[in-house]
Order: sequence, then structure tokens, then C-alpha cells
Amino acid sequence: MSDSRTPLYAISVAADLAETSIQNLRSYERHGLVEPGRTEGGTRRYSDHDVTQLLHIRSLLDQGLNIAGVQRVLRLEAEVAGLRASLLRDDAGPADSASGARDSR
DNA sequence: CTTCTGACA
DNA sequence: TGTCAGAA
Repeated sequence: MSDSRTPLYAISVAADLAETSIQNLRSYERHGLVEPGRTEGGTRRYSDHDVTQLLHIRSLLDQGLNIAGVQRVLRLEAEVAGLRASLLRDDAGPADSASGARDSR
């Protein structure tokens, strides 16, 4: 499977893809909006999924949301993604439907 | 490339 | 508060 979470781009490339500055990307990482992988040298490595998330973050920020709001949306989207995954996981029907949203931090 | 500090709207 | 800019 092509993992969309495989580290591909450096921070400069991710900044160009996300149409933002390197400093901003580091700010987002500091606020926990994104968690890019780290290479041996300690350089960040942004994956395709991270870039998509970055574009989403910029969209949310442009819409008037702040870092806290963006983090909230990101968390909710991650939660809905997990819920959707467990929903259409198998047609047999999830025996324990309770295993969806357990800890919402 | 990384981190920190400072300044601006 | 978020973004930009420079320095080590």
C-alpha cells in the first residue's frame, strides 16, 4: 500500500507545497498541529499526509480560526476518520461498536 | 538544516 | 495571536 504517511519532503519543500514559510511550519509543529518524522540528522521529513494536513491548517487559519481551533478541527477529523474506518471495516458488523471513540484526550 | 529571541499587525 | 526576520 502506498503509505501516505511515508516521509518524503524536507521542510523547505513542504513549505513550498503548503504555500507557507518554514518558520510557520515549525510553529505549527510547536503547537502540535502536525508531527512530521525526523531523520537521523534531526531534520524534519514531511509526508504526503502531512502536506495535505498543512494545506488544511492554512485553510482553517485563513478562515479565521486560531491555532487552538485548528488543533480542535484536526483532532475531530482524525476521530471521524477513525470512526469511518471502523464503520466500513467489515460488513459482518462490528461486534463491539463501543470500540470507537475511547480516549478523546 | 536547527533552535531561540525579537518585533509587528 | 500569528507571522516574519535575524542570529547562533
